[in-house]
Amino acid sequence: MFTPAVTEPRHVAPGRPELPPAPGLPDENQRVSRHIAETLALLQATFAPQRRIVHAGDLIYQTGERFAHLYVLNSGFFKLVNLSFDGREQVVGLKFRGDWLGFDGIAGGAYTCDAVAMDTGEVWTLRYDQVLARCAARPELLKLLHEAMSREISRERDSLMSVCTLSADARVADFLRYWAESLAKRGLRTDQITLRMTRAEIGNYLGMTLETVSRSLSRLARIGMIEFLGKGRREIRIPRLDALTEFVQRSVAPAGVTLQ
Amino acid sequence: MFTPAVTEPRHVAPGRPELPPAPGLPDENQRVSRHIAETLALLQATFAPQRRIVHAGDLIYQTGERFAHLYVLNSGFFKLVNLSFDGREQVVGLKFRGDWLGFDGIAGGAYTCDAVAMDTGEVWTLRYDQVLARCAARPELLKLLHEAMSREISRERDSLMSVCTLSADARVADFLRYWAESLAKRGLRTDQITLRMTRAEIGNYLGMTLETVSRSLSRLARIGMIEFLGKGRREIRIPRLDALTEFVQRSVAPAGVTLQ
DNA sequence: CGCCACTTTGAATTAGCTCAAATTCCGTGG
DNA sequence: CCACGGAATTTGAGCTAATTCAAAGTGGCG
Repeated sequence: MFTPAVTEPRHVAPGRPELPPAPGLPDENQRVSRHIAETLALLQATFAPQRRIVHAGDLIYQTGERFAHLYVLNSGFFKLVNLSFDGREQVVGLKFRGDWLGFDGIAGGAYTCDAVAMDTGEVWTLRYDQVLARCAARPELLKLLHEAMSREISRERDSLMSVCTLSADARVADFLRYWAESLAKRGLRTDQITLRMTRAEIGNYLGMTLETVSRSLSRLARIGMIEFLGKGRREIRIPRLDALTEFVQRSVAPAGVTLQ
Repeated sequence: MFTPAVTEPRHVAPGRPELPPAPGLPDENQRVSRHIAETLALLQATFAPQRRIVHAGDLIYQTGERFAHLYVLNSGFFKLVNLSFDGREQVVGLKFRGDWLGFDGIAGGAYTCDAVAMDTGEVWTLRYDQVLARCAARPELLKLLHEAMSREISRERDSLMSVCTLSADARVADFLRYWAESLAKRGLRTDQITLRMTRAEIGNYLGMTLETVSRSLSRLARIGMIEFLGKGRREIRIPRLDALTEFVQRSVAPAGVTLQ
């Protein structure tokens, strides 16, 4: 399915800069974790934001609702669901502690997706006009805001790439890797993770059916990439996170292709 | 392939707000066109930015390059190509006059994709630190910036939804609709458009092979949704833009499903 | 004019979908 | 405490949309 994007010879071969270090390294995770904690502390100090406890299924905001607030997640797990006006629903993003919600509403004055809690959590509400006002005086706050938006843009591109270039098994593996990595960056244990989503939700997010998700998970378990814990097959152990990454990469370069 | 994102009953049925008016209306297009012109004028006046003429294949920036600039497109057609470090390439965005480039670099201090010109065009270069500095004094400039980032986020979600929920034919139709609409919003003619991309590039962007793109285009032509002009089947006439939209929606609700 | 990249189309293959059935799990109420 | 019912999951079998592989056609450009 993978079609090279650029057919003419790349004219950049000589000058391509070194890529930044791959994410997922322990110290990188620590850095992110600290960064999130500092961000939340700063927001807390600057805004003393309204805190709201949400439960699974609660809506933070919904499509078409007038935009006025940004939200920052202090805890919990959230999904963003796009609705097209012909009735399609699409999970377009997953959000965790430290993430911002609501950027999609800025441009059009109304939110363009539903933000739904997938578990109990705490959401901080910030008035956008207030955020802007405080940003004027505090460049470090504006920096935070822009970084969050920038990260969201990059992350969504990665999602698109995953959906467009990976097989079903690799997509599921990549999803698990992403989920575990997101936990790791927030200082949570990753050897034993609880999927907060049904197979149907995962399938929707990854562009495949729930049966395919189930089969892929079974296959990943069979080859030892994951183990099911507990009884309801929502608890998963990932013995070696880097093995998942390797699995994704192997599935991209099928034959005995050795690079370099 | 479409899996509902939310399986439990939505608890939002009563209060769901009206969706904003569908895009693509003539006056909406005019509004956007004017907005783009004003934006460019403002940037011109504020920054007197360095202008650079680019040609097909030129790189504006590339993955891993240190972030320092944002770019605004005055003319031309551009693609954003994500590179994964296992060698996959993915077209993750298309950019036109008035669009900004480079947001992806803010978070990590380095760009995370390649920005490539697909045709001759003019790019304005803005130093990010300068943008921030001027934003402090001019709220309207900051508003522009945030709206551009927000639009990019929403647009990418739409891409993901398209790839995840539509058949190959519908995806190609939706791509043509998006392209034509983007031209319309910039005051360009849309009855007769020139695809700046090869079938391979389109296929990469849409998550399908070049052969499938070719077949889909042939089918769309056979049923009269498009016509090929010229000889080298890059020139396309779209007799009725709204027919394309209908085609996409029909393909989503296959049987004689009448809503309401 | 001839090469090379792009495109189209066909034929065979396959990954993932659809449909179906069995199983497990969990909350609820008796 | 246990029985029950609905939701989620798994697995199988057959099917289909899209892929892969192949070949031929076309056009632009040096």
